[in-house]
Amino acid sequence: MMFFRRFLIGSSLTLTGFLAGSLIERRKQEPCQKVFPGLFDAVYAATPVSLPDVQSHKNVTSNRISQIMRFGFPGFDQIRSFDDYVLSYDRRNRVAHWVFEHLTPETVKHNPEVDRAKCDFKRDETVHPFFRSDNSDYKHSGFDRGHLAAAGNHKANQKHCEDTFFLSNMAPQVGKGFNRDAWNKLEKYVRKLTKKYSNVYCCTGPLYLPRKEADGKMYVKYQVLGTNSVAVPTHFFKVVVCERSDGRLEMEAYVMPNQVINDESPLTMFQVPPETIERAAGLLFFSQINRRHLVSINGKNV
DNA sequence: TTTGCTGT
Repeated sequence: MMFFRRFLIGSSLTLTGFLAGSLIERRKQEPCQKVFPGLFDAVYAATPVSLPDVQSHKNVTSNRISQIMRFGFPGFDQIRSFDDYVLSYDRRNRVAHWVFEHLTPETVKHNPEVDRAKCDFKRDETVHPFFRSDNSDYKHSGFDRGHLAAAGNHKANQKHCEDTFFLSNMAPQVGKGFNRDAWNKLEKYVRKLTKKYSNVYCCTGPLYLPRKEADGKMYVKYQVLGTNSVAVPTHFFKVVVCERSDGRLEMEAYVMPNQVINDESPLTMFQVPPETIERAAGLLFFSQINRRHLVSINGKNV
């Protein structure tokens, strides 16, 4: 494997190297492909298997996954499931397409035995070396390793918290003024929704939005970090669905630019129609929702 | 409080 890594880094990518890499990847993916499109089977195959009792863990996990994904998958590229969240990985950009969480008063409840400081940012060994990011990519980059599934949403259980520290759940985020401020405020707001609603479903991900350049044409331009060329998203989105006690659903959708944001800006300033995000990201959110149950979008009745 | 960084 080291040979291929050096091959990639040290010289230009030739057809031979590409084919060799493809074969390795195909071999690794085969068990998953065989059972596809059995959705939960595919999720099983992506589950890390270094666990003492794999079979019972599978059952517990798959029950939880079906809860989290109750209203449908936004897309099906490179699905990976963890004990308390689900992720779709973008191998080209080395950042997830989306992560999905199900928050309840119980799952966000503070457990004094859970210590975030004991968690380390770690590379996701389940991602092929060609396509995974590493801590070195972020070091001295000027960007934070920003959680997509927030650690603060998984404070009830130490392993759940640690699962959010895989680099597959990270994206390069502007630190001061964004990740540690406006974006953090949005994450706290979503957590707080569990005080009012018994079920909160949250989908989070990056966007790479076009922008008009000096020549008047539209271009998608974004920085990449380190030897693995980890993409720096131009924006991040969050789409949230809250279930009321009467079973009715309320949806909110936000897009924030990955830049310093004025601390005075209210969160409502970043609300957008969810279909705007769907078109920009190539995803469909909450497609399994019965639209008759959806009563409001961004606070406006529908 | 929660979000992270750098350097030893």
